[in-house]
Amino acid sequence: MPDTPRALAKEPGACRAREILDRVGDKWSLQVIARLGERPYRFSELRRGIEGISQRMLTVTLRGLERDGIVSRTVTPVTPPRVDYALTPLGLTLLTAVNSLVSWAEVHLDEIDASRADFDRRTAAL
Amino acid sequence: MPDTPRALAKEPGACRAREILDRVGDKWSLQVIARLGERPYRFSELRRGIEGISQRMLTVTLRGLERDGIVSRTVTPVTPPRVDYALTPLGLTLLTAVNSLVSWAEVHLDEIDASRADFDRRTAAL
DNA sequence: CTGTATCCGCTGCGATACTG
DNA sequence: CAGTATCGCAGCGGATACAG
Repeated sequence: MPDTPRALAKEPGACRAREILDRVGDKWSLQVIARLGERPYRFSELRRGIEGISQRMLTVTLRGLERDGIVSRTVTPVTPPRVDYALTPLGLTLLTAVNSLVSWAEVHLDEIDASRADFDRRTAAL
Repeated sequence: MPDTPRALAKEPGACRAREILDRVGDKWSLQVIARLGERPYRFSELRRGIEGISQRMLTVTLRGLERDGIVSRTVTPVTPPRVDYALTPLGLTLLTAVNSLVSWAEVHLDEIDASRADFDRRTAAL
């Protein structure tokens, strides 16, 4: 295995919400989920469709999502080998939840950019 | 400033959704937002309320959220100094979006745990 | 009380090379 | 085509010490 998928520090009572964000909040998971929300993809298709992702990180990301039952992995033993990835039913429900966050981002991006510019201007004046 | 808040690599057409996840997906932002969703808090109250956060990271996290216009910072110049943090209206709308993700996590945590256990058992059998 | 400055270890992740 | 193995570094974030 290239890397350990994730080191989850099982905090007792602490907010379990972190775990889901660890899953969805890393660098690539969201984009992978979004892609697979459209339709199933093969490995290379996915790689080409996601700008800038390395082979390694696509593998690691897919493994993590597969482990959590969010994507399914279907191997067709032909030559050359063919592997298809798709969202599971669980993955679909996650897609919905994630989309509300994405929508939020799209709606408020200008507002955030403005706020940042403001803040930076104010703190630059020291 | 202890650290630069975040290095945002302004990718041209690429998914802007990453930016919001960079904001909300880091180690502490979510918990801070959740807390402030209940009521305004003072710095030390927040620190005590969030298990395991260091002073440094609370400061860094709050600065980032303030910069994005998600939390407000109100200084009362008394001795000892008093600083109150609260969600802005923008922050409140984010809280709503984030909550749908948190709900999802709560609902599906068992399912995910089971899937992980399954996966780990299968891959352990090599 | 509310920060800020510095040091530093750990891990995410890209680059590269190799296998079935 | 679809991975896996290894190396290397940048940056997140913890510990600690200081300051207004």
